[in-house]
Amino acid sequence: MTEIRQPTPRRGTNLPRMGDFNLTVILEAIRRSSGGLSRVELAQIVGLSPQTISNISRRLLDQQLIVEAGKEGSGPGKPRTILRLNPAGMYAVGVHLDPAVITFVVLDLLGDVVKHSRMATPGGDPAGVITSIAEQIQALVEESGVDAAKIAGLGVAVPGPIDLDEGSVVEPPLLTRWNRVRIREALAEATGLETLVDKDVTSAAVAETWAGGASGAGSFVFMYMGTGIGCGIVLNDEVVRGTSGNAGEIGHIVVDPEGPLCDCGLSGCVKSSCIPQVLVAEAEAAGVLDGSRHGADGPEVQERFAELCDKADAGDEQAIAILDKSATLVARAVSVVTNALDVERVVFGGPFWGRMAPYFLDRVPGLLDKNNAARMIHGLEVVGTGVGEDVGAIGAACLVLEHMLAPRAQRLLLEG
Amino acid sequence: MTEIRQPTPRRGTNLPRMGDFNLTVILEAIRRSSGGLSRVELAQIVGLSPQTISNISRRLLDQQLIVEAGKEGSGPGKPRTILRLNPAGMYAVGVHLDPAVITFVVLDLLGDVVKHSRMATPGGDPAGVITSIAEQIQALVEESGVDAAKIAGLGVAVPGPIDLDEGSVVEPPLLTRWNRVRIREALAEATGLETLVDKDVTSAAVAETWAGGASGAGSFVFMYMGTGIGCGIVLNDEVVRGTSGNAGEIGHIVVDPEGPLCDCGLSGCVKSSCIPQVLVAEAEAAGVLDGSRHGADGPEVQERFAELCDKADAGDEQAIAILDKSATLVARAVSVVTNALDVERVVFGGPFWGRMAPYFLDRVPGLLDKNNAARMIHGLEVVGTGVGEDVGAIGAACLVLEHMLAPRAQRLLLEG
DNA sequence: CTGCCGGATCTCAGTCACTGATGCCCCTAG
DNA sequence: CTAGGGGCATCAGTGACTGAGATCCGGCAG
Repeated sequence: MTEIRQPTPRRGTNLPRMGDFNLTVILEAIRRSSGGLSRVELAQIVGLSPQTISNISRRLLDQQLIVEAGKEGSGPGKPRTILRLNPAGMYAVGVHLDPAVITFVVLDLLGDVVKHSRMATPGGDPAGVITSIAEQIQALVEESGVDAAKIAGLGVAVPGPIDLDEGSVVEPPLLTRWNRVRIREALAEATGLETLVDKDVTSAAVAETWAGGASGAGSFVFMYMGTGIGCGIVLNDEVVRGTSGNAGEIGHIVVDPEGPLCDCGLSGCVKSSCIPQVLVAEAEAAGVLDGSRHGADGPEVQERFAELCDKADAGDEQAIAILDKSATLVARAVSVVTNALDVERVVFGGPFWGRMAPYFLDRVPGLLDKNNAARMIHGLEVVGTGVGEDVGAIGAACLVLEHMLAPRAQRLLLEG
Repeated sequence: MTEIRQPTPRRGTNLPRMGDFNLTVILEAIRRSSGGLSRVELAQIVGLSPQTISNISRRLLDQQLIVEAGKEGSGPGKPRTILRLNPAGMYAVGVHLDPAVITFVVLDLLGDVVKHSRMATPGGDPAGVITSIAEQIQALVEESGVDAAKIAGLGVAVPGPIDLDEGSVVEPPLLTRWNRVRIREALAEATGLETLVDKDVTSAAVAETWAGGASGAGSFVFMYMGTGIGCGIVLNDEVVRGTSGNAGEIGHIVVDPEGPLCDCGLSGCVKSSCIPQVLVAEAEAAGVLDGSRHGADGPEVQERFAELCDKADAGDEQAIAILDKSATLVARAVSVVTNALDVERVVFGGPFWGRMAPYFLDRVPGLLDKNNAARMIHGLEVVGTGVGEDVGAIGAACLVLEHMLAPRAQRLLLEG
């Protein structure tokens, strides 16, 4: 029920805040190291004195967030004690409420999936669906066998415009019955867990920072390839949510001046020319896919898109052309964002990413580099996420971990 | 000579950092209040105890950054002592190196211009120009009569791609001889002042946060209408510089699918369809302006653009149509940025802004609202900057003030 | 004119996180 | 087996924030 958003008159900080912040800094350093870190190494990395590191390590050990994992001795002297994250130190539950499917995960402190499940999104009354979700969470937690007391909270990733104050979605195109339903409150009550709601693309970006390894550090844009295309933005290791939590809307960037007319009045927006549904329709129009079976609901599109990719993989030139073109168009949209924000990396992911990856990774890097306004100063890395298809739900769970354990500047400031 | 950029492995914080940070927080609160603040009010706003406020106030008074300015007694009890910024407590020098003109300002702590001057940008050797700039700064400071010891530093705003490490511009389209000239080092040595270099659009955004009053708070995009169009980005009171300081490049956002072909290969980019030079050319083509006098250098374009606006002001329908259309196109570009970042405000400014303001303010707000993805959650304020035409140079000076006195999260972290 | 009262600010310890110096512990090398 | 070196803990010490109480200042009633 805690608020994600940031208050504007900037507030001061004090001693306890500082201590908590340093704790998260150290935890983050350990988390981002591949094989654990010794106290001396930590002192060097975070710039605090060895004594402080020792004290904070003790607190972390007491809280069971880290464990001492063996020693590493090279040369003379006492070998270093390696500190590692304790996977079982904390868990979080994530739910991705997508128009087509609801995904559930239980994540451990490392960001690894302990247990996951899915269900088709019921079309019925939201209140009923919320009850089902709560039951499903209950069941999942029990099956996973994790200590319920160690579950820090529940994260919920939802599409489209959200209202952070209400913890609700606002007029989502494909979840019309959910308009302004107070999901956060309802699920907090139904599950008894502290609950956070955020956009799916933002959640995906948070997943990358938490569970994505090296590609989740620094400043990057996460391109979420789902039913729609959106992006999550991370600058200097902190996710950008925007004033109301709605950052990342890029559906109306024009990428194809000769493209189809969009409902916004312009031609060739991302939304009208590169989302999977449009690609499938193009393929049908071109005769690559059988056009007789229609149906624009989520799973249907995913299935047909997979068919399109199968054909392309098998060498069908028209299919390849469609995917190549979409890569070109998406690259243009990405360029707009990367040039505006000057990030160092673009991470692709989302449910449709897996199949399109080879086509995109072949073309996008070159196109981005060509359009990179800071080309002479630094390159632009392009990678696919290591988090996988469930990045929405995993990100939802990571919202909780991020909120509790990430060294956000916000954590230092006194609250209102 | 200090580095603006942020190191990536996040570092811890300690006691002295905390004290300095709180000092800047209090200074910022006083700065943002209209008529000064008492100690009790400060305690409420920043969340620190009255005692801490007292201690920090004393430090600020010792440093002469603030002054006690009268008392405010209403009702019984000891009247509150009002604390106000001391304009003479600190000064900064700003230089805007534009392809057409170099602008100089001396700013006081309030962000008010103490003295300013200009010169046409000499075409010669950069080394010689740097000497002239240093002389000009010297002269300006002497004429202004401010205490040289109170000058905190020199800010330099430059166009186009920059290299923050070098403190140089990289292949700027209109300052070709300045490619990779180490401006920061050269000017620091020539003037003896601590020097910061940043992009002009970023500087303009910083000017807005420092000298722009209420419209410089929170999250906003500063649209800089100059020879080119770029934007400065401020999120939660902190300016976004990007990985290499090159954030804000929006020249290749497609805003007019039927527009002219751009060198990037697409049609109707911002750069090819709404910059003043293009509008002037359009006006010439349409016969609104006399097309015989050509010349694409800076002052020439500004003059011809002023003519175009004169005609529009006088009721020339073709001229009005050209300006209206450009407002529509720019609004589309702004929408792309505001939707991606979910800011609460758009601030327009820059050398060309004054003349176009009425046409833009008439159309842009409506268009932005229509395209606002978060329309149902919050509105989008559109304002013209209060900083004026010299926003580039003023922003350059504000870079120094911001670097020394703004409560940036970065200030808390230990350095490498 | 004087005393009372309320509110703002200051004084004085007290607490707590980080730091520096010192010493113990553990391992490798000779 | 011993010397030596590096890792880590212990013990004061510093300094920023906090809480309680004292002090100061002006208005108001008598």
